[in-house]
Amino acid sequence: MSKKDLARVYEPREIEMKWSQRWLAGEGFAADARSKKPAFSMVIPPPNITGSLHLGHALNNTLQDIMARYKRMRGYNVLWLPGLDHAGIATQNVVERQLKEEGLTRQTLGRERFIERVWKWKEESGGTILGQLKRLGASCDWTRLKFTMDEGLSRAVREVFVSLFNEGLIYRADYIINFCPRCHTALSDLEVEHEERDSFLYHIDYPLKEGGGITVATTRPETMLGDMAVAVNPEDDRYKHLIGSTVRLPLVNREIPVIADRAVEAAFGTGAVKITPAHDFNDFETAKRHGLKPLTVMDDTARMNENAGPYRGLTSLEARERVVNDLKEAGLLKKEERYRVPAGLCYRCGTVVEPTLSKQWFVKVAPLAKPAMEAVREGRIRFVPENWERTYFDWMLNIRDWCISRQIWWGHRIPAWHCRDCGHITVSREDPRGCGRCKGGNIEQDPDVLDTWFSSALWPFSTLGWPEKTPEEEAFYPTSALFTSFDIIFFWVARMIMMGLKFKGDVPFREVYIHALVRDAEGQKMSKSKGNVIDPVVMMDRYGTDALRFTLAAFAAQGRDIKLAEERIEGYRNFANKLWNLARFTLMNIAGEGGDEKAGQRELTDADRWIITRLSSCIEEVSGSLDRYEFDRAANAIYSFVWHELCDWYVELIKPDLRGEKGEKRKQASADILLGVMKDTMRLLHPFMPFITEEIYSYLPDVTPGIIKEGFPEPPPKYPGEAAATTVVMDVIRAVRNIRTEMNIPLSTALDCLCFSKDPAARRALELGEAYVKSLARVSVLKVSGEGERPVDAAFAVVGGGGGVEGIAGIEVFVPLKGHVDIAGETSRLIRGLEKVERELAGVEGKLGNGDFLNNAPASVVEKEKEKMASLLEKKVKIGAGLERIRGLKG
RNA sequence: GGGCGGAUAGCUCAGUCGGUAGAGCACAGCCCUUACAAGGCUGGGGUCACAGGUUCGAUCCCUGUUCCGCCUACCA
Repeated sequence: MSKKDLARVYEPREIEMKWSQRWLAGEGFAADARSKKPAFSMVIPPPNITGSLHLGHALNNTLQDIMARYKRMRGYNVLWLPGLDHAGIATQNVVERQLKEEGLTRQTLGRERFIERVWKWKEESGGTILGQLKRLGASCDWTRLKFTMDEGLSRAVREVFVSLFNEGLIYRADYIINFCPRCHTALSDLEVEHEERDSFLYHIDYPLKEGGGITVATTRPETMLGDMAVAVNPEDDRYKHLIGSTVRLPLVNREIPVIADRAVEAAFGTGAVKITPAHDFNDFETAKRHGLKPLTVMDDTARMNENAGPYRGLTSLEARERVVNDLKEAGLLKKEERYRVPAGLCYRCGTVVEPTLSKQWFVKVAPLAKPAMEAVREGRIRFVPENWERTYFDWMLNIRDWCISRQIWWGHRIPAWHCRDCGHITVSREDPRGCGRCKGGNIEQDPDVLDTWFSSALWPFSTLGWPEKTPEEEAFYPTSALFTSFDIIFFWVARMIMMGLKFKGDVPFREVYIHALVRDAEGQKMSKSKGNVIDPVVMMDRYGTDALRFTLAAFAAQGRDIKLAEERIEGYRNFANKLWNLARFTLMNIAGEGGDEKAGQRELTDADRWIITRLSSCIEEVSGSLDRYEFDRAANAIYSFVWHELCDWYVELIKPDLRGEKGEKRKQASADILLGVMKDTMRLLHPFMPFITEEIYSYLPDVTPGIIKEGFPEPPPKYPGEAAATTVVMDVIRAVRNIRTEMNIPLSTALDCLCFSKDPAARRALELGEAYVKSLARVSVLKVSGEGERPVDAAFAVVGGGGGVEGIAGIEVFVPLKGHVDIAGETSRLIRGLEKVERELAGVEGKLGNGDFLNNAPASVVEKEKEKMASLLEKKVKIGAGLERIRGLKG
């Protein structure tokens, strides 16, 4: 027996824990910055320290891991660098929530103690996702784990900020920004999600000082308190005469002008728009065009401020209610029209954001965007699939300045100091002792921190040690590939490209693979509130990590979202089980009875040559697909090879050989081939299913331990002729099986089988494959002839030829039934077959009868059609003869 | 409004030089054949959304239409 036996049942849990521990204890995943091997490097999209593994992470990291393991096996010096993101707003929210439970706030704690508290939380429970990634099998170089708030990475942030500031690419300005009243901070445009909601379009009469009035339409009546003008289109005949007149703003009795602006659509609403520069993005722009001063009516807690007069202290919703009521009472509310309004929501907490005028820090993006677009246009960065380039260009072309200051405490504090005496702002790499201008010591650091994405943008080089010069940077920058999903192309990918080009003078990665978003079986986004979340950790518990990984890979078709249902994972768990049993079978049959593996002495059968040929194609397909990021194709190629070729056919074919029916030598040879195929298959599959393949591999004899260190299999030479011969045997087996089923003949009844073929190659194939036919079709006597008397009392089929195997003519297969032929059943079976042949024949004849086809189609296509017609005709004649015989039997 | 993607078997999807379609799951029948019932064997199932065009020939290329997603945008 084999050196060890595998457990009877496939139990992923234990196996996974075992290998996970061994891998992490070993050095297998560590990259070597001084290696002479070609480098392949990736930086992980750093998950939040607050996060836990969801399917998006699972997919993202499974694909990266497949690539990392594949490249390692192909001989690359692989760096897959892991890390975490400090997630400013999200993390601050978590800790603030904790404080609240203790009856504390960050303000009562003070900035310093609050930050200490966040660090403490980070050490204790931040980054649970790292353990989950390890469980997923992620073969990161864990010795190089980085965090965006690490000292080195923070230095990179500071270096970049100061450089950009000195170049004038970072500036501070009063500008309208999105403010989240719950998170109490400014957000960038990208951090706002848009959603339509049911609301009203309010039509409000604004009285004119000169008498009469003008009706404006608005979705946000409460902001009228900050109106600085009413705008109409200059071409609008209804209002032309009012341009330049004065409106007396209701409720607050402020006088504002009527102005003309082309941006106003005469056709919408009443054609008159109220202009609230401090609380609406468009109005802000309009006001700038007309030199109007903004008036803020909300404070930084999003409550109405002193400028809102009697409404002071109200939230915007409360204010809206009161304003609408008051307008009604004053008889100024003309109409409330049902209307879908776009709402901006904070991407972190979903609260409706308030556009507010405020003083913030910005990055001037246009000068950075230009080279970033060129890099993609010139192909120095390639998007896969490439249609995402268009999305990237669209955004980069219309890019707006990036608001980078956040009014929170957790993050990289802005390295700018305000002088209380002279007002000068000192921006410095080192903490300054005094004001850069008046040299006074009365300075205070800006209280804001930077957008988390600001540090993420530096990730591909800050993690490699920049701004220090390091061997890592030398060896691994630019990184080879970045794996991410499309929803963060703007947030992250674009910004990394800009920063990489700016500060490293080279692209941050050569290829960007954009993978799918995982949705539920109905195509809905998974979300906790919908309750349709599939938890990858639960799936790993239930079906094993390998099954989850394989499922994700098999569904990762480019350009399409993944709709995932639990049954899929179960299906691939079954595949893992199939593999397990294949391994058990292999081990049972590669008896250690002095099996010599001298390849030269092995005599290969057609079946051996067939499986080797199929394996070879499979290896080519898998490596080719992986090189093109076609994970689904690669996974499916292995699946169908293992299940439908190796298990369904090869293992069944060689069972008689393994039983020793053809002698000891053949038995050994078959076992050797099977073992060889198994070894290659495990290595081929390893990137996808690392645990089970590592386990099985460790049981195979004569392997160096650690499949991880093995190379990726090379495709062996193919044997097309012998492979074709084997498919002839398979066709005959299938034909007999079909007859057996349709004639309702139990397996226990042995059958005879007679095959006629004019083709010597076909006859030879069947003679060599006699044992296979006998074994798999349960045939006791197989006779193969070129010509002769066709049996009358038999079921009949024609196989081969036709669209089947090239160069091998049709084979007539007879199963004598000794008076038990079900004449009706057999007749209808043959007629069905005949009809099918005739249908195909009609198509082919149509083509060949068409002069245009013969003249215009390429010769090879015409030739192919002619061959097809010949074999179909042959088949038709043979089936026709079979029908005649049956009819004769009847009479 | 602009952009991108999708529409192929009951479901989920392949189909990368144009030559009348494949897989998995589900379904039906038979089978505990000593690797595996998380299995085996056999089978049924399709106007490739619709309408035009190019072509000898279109699921594939072009145009338009319908429906469905997503991204993006200053009709308040």
